[in-house]
Amino acid sequence: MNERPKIRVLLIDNHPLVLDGLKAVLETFDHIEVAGTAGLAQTGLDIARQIQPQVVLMDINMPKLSGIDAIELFRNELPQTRVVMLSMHDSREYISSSVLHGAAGYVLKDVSTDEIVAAIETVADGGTYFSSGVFDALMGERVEEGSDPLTPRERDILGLIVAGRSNREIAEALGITPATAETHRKNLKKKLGIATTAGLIRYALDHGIVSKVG
Amino acid sequence: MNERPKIRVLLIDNHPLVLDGLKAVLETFDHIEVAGTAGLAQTGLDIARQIQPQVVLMDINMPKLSGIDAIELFRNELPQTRVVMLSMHDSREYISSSVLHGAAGYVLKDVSTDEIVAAIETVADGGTYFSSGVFDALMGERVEEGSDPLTPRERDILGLIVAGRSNREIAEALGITPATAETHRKNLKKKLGIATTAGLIRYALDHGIVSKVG
DNA sequence: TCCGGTCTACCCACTTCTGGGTAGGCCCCG
DNA sequence: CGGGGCCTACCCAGAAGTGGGTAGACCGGA
Repeated sequence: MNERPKIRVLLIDNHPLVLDGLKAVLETFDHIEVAGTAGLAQTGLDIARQIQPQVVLMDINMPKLSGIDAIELFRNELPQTRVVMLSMHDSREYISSSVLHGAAGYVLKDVSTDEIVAAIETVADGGTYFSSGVFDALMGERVEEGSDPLTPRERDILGLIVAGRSNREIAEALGITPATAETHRKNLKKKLGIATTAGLIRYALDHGIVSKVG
Repeated sequence: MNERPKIRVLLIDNHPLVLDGLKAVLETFDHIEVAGTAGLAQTGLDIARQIQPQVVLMDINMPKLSGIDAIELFRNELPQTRVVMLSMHDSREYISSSVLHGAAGYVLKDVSTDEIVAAIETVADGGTYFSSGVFDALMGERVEEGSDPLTPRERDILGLIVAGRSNREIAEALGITPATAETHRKNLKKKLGIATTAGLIRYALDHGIVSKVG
């Protein structure tokens, strides 16, 4: 196990507990080095510039800059670094978004530590790693639709929907008419294939489009 | 630090990652012994009967038996054992529910490891420990209302609301009339002080009343 | 230049939710 | 046996969302 150099890993998660825990667990493995940790995607990016990790383990649901959006930033600035997403949920859109944005792996948080180590090893070797259920979700996704990410405006609307605002309130907040807010809402539903407002909210919360504390 | 015997701790969390991480972190402290871990409240209870831990660190958001409901079971069966709740969120109802059900502490997951250790030490000594923000929430709560937890039926309704069902669909699913479903929905809102359906959904997701994978 | 995507805006009919009520039956606890 | 909580059910009027359109303006890429 120790014939090769350590894999340098950067951990990004907005829960210090998860961060400390992951760090403690991963450091029990000889071939893995936790080179840094960060609580926000943005600070993670800053740290990554300095420490040049081989692998970034990043939570997908974070306030401010979401993990999904951060993937591209990492790939642009640190093309050598491979990003593995950590997520509580196996939702289809979420997974395919990660893949489309360039994640090298996607691991559910409820898997064993061994699997996370396996994911780190695999992507460090240039491969990709996806939790079991994740792969199925991806396949199912690919055949049915092209997984269209939302437009910026649609994210605005979605955020306000989650906040419990009505079309009228959304319109006021964004300086548009209620009719337009309604159109955006309709487009969101059609695009995501979600029929209900409840579904939209769950989508948004699951996908880190809005922070729950908002 | 080592003049006193180790504090025996049982960890309960449905995320193996958190479990392993917490265990690894806590075991770096000489005076704490992680005597067992469990992924479900029910199995945690079974294990606790055998190992008789002094302190139980339990996640509040778990499938099947929620952490909140489990507090009472612990207190009934293992009165010597003190329960500290771990939670992602500082919501008022959640916190006061924990306290009312007999939790000896309430720690937010986004605190430092040191604070968790402090919580364990404090409750092991017979005290109570609450994260900073938690105390404020409790005080604010106490003056305004008695923090009524939901009735079983209301949880049913809330689960279906989160699933995106309309009042009519909820009625069909539960074998009641739409009018009754509507009444429950109204009572939920009134009881929780939440005006919008979106708010109800966020409450449900935050409080583990429904599992997000449902 | 034309096409496609985005953002804006409106029309319509229909359904659903909202927020006030009231109320009866049931069961448990004091 | 009374009170209170829970579950059930209904009334009403107004507000809001739904789902189907159409359409103009802008902008960037082929």
